[in-house]
Amino acid sequence: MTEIQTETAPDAPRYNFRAAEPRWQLEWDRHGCFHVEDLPTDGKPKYYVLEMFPYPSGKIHMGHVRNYTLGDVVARYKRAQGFSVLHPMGWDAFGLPAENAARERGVHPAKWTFENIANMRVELQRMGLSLDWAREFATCEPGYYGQQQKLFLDFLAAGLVERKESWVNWDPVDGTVLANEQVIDGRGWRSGALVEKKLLSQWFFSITKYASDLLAALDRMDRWPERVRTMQKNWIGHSTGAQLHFPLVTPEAGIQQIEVYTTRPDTLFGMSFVALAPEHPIAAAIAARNPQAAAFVAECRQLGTSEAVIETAEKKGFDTGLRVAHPFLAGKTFPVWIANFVLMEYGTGAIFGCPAHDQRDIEFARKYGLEVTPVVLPPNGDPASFAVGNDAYVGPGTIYQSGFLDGLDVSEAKARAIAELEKLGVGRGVTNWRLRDWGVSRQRYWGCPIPVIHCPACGVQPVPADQLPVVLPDDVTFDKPGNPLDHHPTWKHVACPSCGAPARRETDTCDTFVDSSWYFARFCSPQASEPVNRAAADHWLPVDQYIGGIEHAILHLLYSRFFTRAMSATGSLAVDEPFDGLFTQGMVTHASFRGADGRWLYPEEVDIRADGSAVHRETGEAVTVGRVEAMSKSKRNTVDPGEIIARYGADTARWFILSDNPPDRDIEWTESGVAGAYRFTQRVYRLAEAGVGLTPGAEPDTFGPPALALRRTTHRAIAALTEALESFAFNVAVARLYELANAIAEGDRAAAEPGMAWARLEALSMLARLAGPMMPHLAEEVHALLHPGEPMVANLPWPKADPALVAADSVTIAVQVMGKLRGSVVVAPDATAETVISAAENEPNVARLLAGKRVVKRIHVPGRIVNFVIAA
RNA sequence: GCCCGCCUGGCGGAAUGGUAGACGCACCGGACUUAAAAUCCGGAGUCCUGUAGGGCGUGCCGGUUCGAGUCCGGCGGCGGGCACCA
Repeated sequence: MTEIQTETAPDAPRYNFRAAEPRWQLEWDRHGCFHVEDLPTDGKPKYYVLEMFPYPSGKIHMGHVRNYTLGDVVARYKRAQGFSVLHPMGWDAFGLPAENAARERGVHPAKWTFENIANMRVELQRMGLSLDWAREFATCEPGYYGQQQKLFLDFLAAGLVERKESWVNWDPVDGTVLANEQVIDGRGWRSGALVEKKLLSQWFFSITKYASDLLAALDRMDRWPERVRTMQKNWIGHSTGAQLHFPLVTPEAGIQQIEVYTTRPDTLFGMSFVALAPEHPIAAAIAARNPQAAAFVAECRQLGTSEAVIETAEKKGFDTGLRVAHPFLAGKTFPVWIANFVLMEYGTGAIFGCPAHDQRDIEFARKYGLEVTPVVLPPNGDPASFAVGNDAYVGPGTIYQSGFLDGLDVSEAKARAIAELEKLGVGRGVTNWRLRDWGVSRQRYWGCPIPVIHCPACGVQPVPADQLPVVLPDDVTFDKPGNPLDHHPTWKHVACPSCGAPARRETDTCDTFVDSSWYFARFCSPQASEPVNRAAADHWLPVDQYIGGIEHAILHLLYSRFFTRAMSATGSLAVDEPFDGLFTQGMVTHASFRGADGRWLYPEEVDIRADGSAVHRETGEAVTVGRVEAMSKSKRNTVDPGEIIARYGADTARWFILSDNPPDRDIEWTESGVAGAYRFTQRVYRLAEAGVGLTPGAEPDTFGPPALALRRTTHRAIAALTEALESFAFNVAVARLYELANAIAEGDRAAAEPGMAWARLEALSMLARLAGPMMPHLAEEVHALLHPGEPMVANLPWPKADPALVAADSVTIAVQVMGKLRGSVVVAPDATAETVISAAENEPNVARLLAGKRVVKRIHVPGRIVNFVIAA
C-alpha cells in the first residue's frame, strides 16, 4: 500500500488530519463538550447512548471501530438535537484470556489487563469519540466488583440465588474445568485428554423465576430488532404439553416408573420406545450393574456439555432391556433405551419416541430397527398408503390409528390425550420452559469473588457488609492447573462470620457475563458507594440506544434483562428493561490470503495486481485469494485500526465504515474503499477552501435557477440526513452527502449566477454540520474555515430544512401498460387524477400501444404511477 | 442437529407493494500535464438493435396482485447463536 502524501502542495492544498484531529479532540475536551453530571440540572431531555464495552484484549479491532463509530454518530446527532447525552466507556476486564496469558507467559492477569486497557484507551481516543471519559471504569477494579458482590448478597437475601449441582467439562489430566471453547474434538485443548462430564455443586441465579415476565415483555420492546426478540422467545422456550409416567414392567433399583415430558401427547399411539438421558437416574442404576451400559454412559460423557456437539453427534443408543407399559394400549410394552441425544437439562430427562413424527426419533428408530407407526395423516393423505421413510412428518393433519383420538386434528388430539391421561391418573397437562437457571460459578482466578463463606457448623454465610469487597489476592501462582484461589496458602481460610470457627471462603468466581449484566447501570454514577445511586439511575435509565454485535442477541442481553429485574426487586433500580432501543451491527470481514505453502498471510504482505491476481509483496510468489470472512487472528485477515487511523485519519476510517453498507450487515473492509473515503475528506476540504470569502450576508431576494437548485439539494439533504440518522441508514446518509458535495461542485462552476454565493455558503455550512456526527474533525475544520470565531459544530444545534425547498415542484409519473413501463410524464405535484391519466394517455409511446385497444382499468397512484390494463 | 438471519450490475449497496440499480468502489473515455500522479468533466445492468424501440434481469422454483427486490409457500447457498469465548 502506498503512503498517501499529506504535505500541502502549493497548487493543491490539502486537509492535514494529522494536525487537525488531535487539535479538535483537545478543543472538545477543553470545553467539556461530552461531559454530563450524574444528576443534570440543565433541564434538557436525557438520552443514554451505549455501545457494548470492549474486552481489553490488547488492541482495538475493526469491530470496535464499527461499534463505537455507530454509537458516536447517534450520540453526536442526539446532542445536536438538544438532548443531554450520556455516552460512557469502560472495560469488560475479567475473563479467560488474562489467565491464559498468565499461564503461557507468566505475566500477572492484572498487569496484562491494565496495560491492554492503557493501550486501547489511547486508540479509542484517537477515534475522536464523543465520550465522557470521566465515567470510565474496569470491571476488574474492586470499586466495581465490590459493588457487584453487594448485588450478589442482595440477590441471595431475596431468594434469587441458589446452590445446585450441574455438569461441567472436566479435564481429568489437568484437573481443571474447561470452557466449551477449550474442548476441541472431545479433548482438552492443553492436555489432549478425553474430556469428561463432572457434577459440581455451584451457584445459580434464579433467572427461571422471571421466565414468564422476560417472555411477555418482549412483545412490548418495539425498538428491538424482531429477530432478536424471536431468538429470545425461542431461547426461553415456553411450551405446553403433558407430563406422564410409563410404569416399568420390572422395577429398576426401586424405581417403578419413568416420568416423561412431551409436547406431542397427540402422537402417543405412535410410540415406539422410551429414551433416557445418559445422566438419568435409571441410566445410572443400570450402568451400576451392567458394564456395557456403563461403557455407553461413559462414552456419552465424553461428548462434553455443549449442546451443539451433542445434537450433531451421530445418534447412538443402548437398549437397557427394560420395558414400559403404555397408558392407552393395554398389554403392549415398549423398550427403554439410553440415548446420547436426550438432554437431562430439558423436561424430565426422558422422552417417549414417536419416530413417524419426530426427526430425531426417526433417525434413531431407523438406525436400531425400531417400530415406526404413523398416527398423523397429512391433509389429503391416504391412510392405506401413507408411510414415513427417513423423514418424519411434523406438519398438521388428522389423527388415525389412535383409538379414541382418531379423526381429531393435532391440537384437538393434544387436549383430548391430556384429558385422558388426567382421567387415568397417569399424567397431566403442564407448561414447560427451556430456559435454565444461570450457573455463575467459575473455578477461576480472574473474576469477581463470590462473597460467601462456608462454615462446617453454620453452612453458607454471606460475607458481612463491612468486610466487602472481597478482594482478589495479588500473590497467586499459575504454575499448576486448577483454580489459583483454591491453591492460595491463606486466602480461603477465614473465620465464620456467624460462629467464629475456622471456615472456608468460597473460591469460585463469577461468570464474566455477570460483570456485563449491570455495567450500564453503574455508568450512571460510577463513583457511588453503593452499586448505583438511585436518583442517577432513575434519571438516566433505561439506555435509550444500545449498540453491539448480534452474537450477543441471547445470552448477554437476556442476563442483563434478568439483572435489571433482580436489581429492581432488591431496590437498586426502578426499571425492568435495561435497553429501550437495541441495534445489532454486522461483523467486519476481509478477504483472506494463503501463500504457496498454505500458510495464511496478512493483507499487508499481499499485492493485488490489476487483473485481480495476488502475489506476495516480497517473494513475488502467487497468493491464493480465499473467501471473505470475519476478521480473525487465525486467518490473519485482520486490518489494524491503529495503522489505518495513522495513515488516513480517524474521519476516513469512520466514514468508510459508515458508508460501505447498512450497519446491521457484515461489512467487507477493502483498501480501495478506504482510499475512496480518504479522497472524499480531501474533496470536502477543497470545496470548503473554494468557499472561503463567501460572506454570510442577508438572504438575497432572488435566486437564479442554478442557485435555487443548489438550495433545494441542500435542504433535501438536511431532511434526508435527519431521516437516515434516525433510522440507522448511515450508508444512505453518506450517499446524500456525496450528492450534496456533487451539487456544490456544480454550483462552483456556476458561481456568477444570481444568489449563488449565498447558496454555496449555505450548502457548504450544512455539509459540514450534517457530516459532523460522522466526520467530526473535518466538520469542525471546515466550519471554522467558513465561520471563524463561531461556536464549534459539536455545540451547534441540528439544522432544520425549509419545507418549501424540500417539496418537489414537479413529479415524474411512470406510465405502465399491463404492468410494463412504457413511458413517463412530468406533472405538477398536485395534479388531479384526470390530468395525470390524460397526460399519460397522450404520451406518444403509450398512445401507440393503447391505439385500438380497449382499456378496462386505469390505475393511478398519486405521485407514483399510472397503469393501463387493456382487454385481452 | 435445533433456533434466527442474509442473498440485487464486475464489487458494496439504493428502492412507503408503484420508473430496479441512487450513491460509492473498480473500469472506460475526455480535459489539464512534456509525461505521470492528483484533480476536474463524462459514460456504463445485460442482450437484440439505428443513442427510436424491444427482450431478459433482484439466489432457484411456484403463488397472490393491475403491478413483487419488497408479501406467501417450498428449495439452495452463506452467516450468527446453542447456556464456561467475549
